[in-house]
Amino acid sequence: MSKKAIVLQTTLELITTQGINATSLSQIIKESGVANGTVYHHFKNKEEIITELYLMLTQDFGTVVMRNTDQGDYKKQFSTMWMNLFHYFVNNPLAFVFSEQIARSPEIPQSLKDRARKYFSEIELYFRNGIRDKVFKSYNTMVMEELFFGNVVSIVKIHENEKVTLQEKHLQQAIEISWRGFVKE
Amino acid sequence: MSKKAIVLQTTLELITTQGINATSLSQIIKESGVANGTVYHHFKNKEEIITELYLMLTQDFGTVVMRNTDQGDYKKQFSTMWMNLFHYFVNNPLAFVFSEQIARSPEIPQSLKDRARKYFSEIELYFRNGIRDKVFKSYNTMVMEELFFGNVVSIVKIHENEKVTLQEKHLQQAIEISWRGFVKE
Amino acid sequence: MSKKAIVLQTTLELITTQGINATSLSQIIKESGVANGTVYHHFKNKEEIITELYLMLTQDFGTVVMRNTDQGDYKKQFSTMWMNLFHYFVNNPLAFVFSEQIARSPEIPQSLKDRARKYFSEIELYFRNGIRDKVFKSYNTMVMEELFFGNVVSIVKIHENEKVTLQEKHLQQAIEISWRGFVKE
Amino acid sequence: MSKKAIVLQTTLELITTQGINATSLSQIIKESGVANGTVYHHFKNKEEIITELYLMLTQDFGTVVMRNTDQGDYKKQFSTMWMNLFHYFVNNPLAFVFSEQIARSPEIPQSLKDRARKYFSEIELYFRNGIRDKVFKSYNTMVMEELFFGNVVSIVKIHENEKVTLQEKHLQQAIEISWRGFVKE
DNA sequence: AATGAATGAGGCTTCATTCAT
DNA sequence: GATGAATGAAGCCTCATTCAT
Repeated sequence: MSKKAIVLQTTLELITTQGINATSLSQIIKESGVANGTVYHHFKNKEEIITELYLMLTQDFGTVVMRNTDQGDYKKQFSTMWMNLFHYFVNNPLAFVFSEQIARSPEIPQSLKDRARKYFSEIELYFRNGIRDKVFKSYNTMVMEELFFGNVVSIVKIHENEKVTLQEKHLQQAIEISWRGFVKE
Repeated sequence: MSKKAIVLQTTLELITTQGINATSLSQIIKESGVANGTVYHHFKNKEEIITELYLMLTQDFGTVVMRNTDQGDYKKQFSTMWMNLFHYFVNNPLAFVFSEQIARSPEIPQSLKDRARKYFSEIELYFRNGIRDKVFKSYNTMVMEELFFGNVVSIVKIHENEKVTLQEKHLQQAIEISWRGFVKE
Repeated sequence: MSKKAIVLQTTLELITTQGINATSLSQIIKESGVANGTVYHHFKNKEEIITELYLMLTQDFGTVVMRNTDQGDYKKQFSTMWMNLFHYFVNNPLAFVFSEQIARSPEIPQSLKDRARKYFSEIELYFRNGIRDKVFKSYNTMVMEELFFGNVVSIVKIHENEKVTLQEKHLQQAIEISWRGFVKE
Repeated sequence: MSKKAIVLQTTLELITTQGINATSLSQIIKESGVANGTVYHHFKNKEEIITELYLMLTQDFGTVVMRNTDQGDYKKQFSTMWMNLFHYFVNNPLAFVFSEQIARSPEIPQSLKDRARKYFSEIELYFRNGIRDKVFKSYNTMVMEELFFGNVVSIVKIHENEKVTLQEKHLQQAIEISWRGFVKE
């Protein structure tokens, strides 16, 4: 694992725990066991660490969601996408917290969020095609993505916080509800 | 205007513009034209400025909402409360931003939010009585307050952002929709 | 002696010994026995210390040179000015080094030098009047000032470096030579 | 052009623009597009870059000045030397600035200046012979060199700054004046 | 009530240099 | 010959806070 990767990972851990502002560079340096200058060899400044982390994770999301979605009808694909994201979040708690708390906070400037849109192009295409093929209502695609993410997030939260264990059928129900929100008819 | 009031006002302006974290004491001091020590004469530390500001504004909300609500039936009172809050927000943009962005953020600790509950006692009483008198559904009163605030906030946002000017009848509609959400049957 | 004065004095000592660039803030802090923040309470940044020092000393020069010059003819005044500066430099070795090494270096930006011109207004007036009254050749006054300063500086250097002690008559000779450079005929 | 030469050239450009102190190694590295380690492969440390640059340029001066001076009498040789240096400076503005601003500054230690004396041995010999042959007054040869350089520098400055274009006859005049300063009688 | 001098910990960043490849 | 990762000391500056007046 390269020093750069270590810094990114450490930063992810720290800011998901304490927030961006509460996380100082010296803390990142101390925690990652890397030298002062090493951080600045890889990143222009503190902000660039956050930026890179954000883009990295956002790209992850985009890629993960569309894995194995090249077959089946819209419904089947939707289900796959949903489960992809769900499992990703369940298996990567830090990415989940980051997506929930950091990615939406005002610390991430809008310009950066815009730059990251490209990683959602495939997802966007899926929804746009669905609208074109009269499968989905003609919502704004960005809104659809947000709703889709939001649904998964809600279930992940239940999965994490509730004492009751989620069963497979609960997930199927959640997917069903989510799907119904988009389809025509 | 006392020095203390100046500090509070300046702080309000700064944190609604930049957020709590981005606002330093030195900035408050510089902006308010008050001496260093004067701030510490009136406030124990930086946190106490925020605390006092929060309590002040929260008390404002509570008082404002219940103004002139001692007459009429529940519906009439509801309408008055709604309009009270609406006009307060429209006339105090900083209070609006504060209520929206700061008051809900994690920078305000839960303990402080709890302390501020007392200022909502009258509002809470209104809803509790309504439930007792079978006018309202028996929701949790905190939830009811949140919904009530949320409704007003939504309309204020429309008022602020939309190019279309809100007409009196639109407000009446909004109040009607809000009211329907609470009442039995 | 105020902390601010201590910082200025220490800075003067350090930069005349080592140059501006070789003098770090931490050194100034350590040497002056003042706290980090104290420096920044009095000065906006490192540059402002230099600026203030430069203006302070430059004002000194201007004032010192013109002391007791309100009587006598041009020649008598010239002699007084010359001796004033000579004694000032002899009694304030740091000011002398500063004037020689620092004040002319490119570390002092032209803009600052321009700002300091005002402190030489009396000296300039002396020369301008002399020209008007046909006592002096009509040189550029800035050039005249430079020459005047340069002459004194040369003698101070001899005074400092030579093994031979300067006698009163040597000074009178120097003044005489200096004076001849300016006068008509 | 070798990497080493690129580093030297870049350094020359940077320090003539900003001064030695203001020029950091990182800047040289960034600007020259050469790797970090490559610089240290060719130079022991930052100082050595300056040293090498200084010696290189100084050697240039020495060589250039004496080009085509093996024929003619002292006067003819003097004229050739003068024009050699003049054209070199005119065609190598960076070398000119370096010679003027850097080479004389205290950043170049005396020890280095002494080491570079050897490159002036031919020039020195010219003047020493001239003294021996009773052509020149018996000044100190180093002083003579300084004066010679200074004269050329002055004219180059006029050439660069003045709006009036220098004509051949002006150069001849300058050489004449310069020459007269040295010769006996 | 009000002031502003004084503090020192801690923040981010730049720097010259070393080392393994 | 060339590269770039890695280092840590040192630089400048901001911050919240305390204290004497």
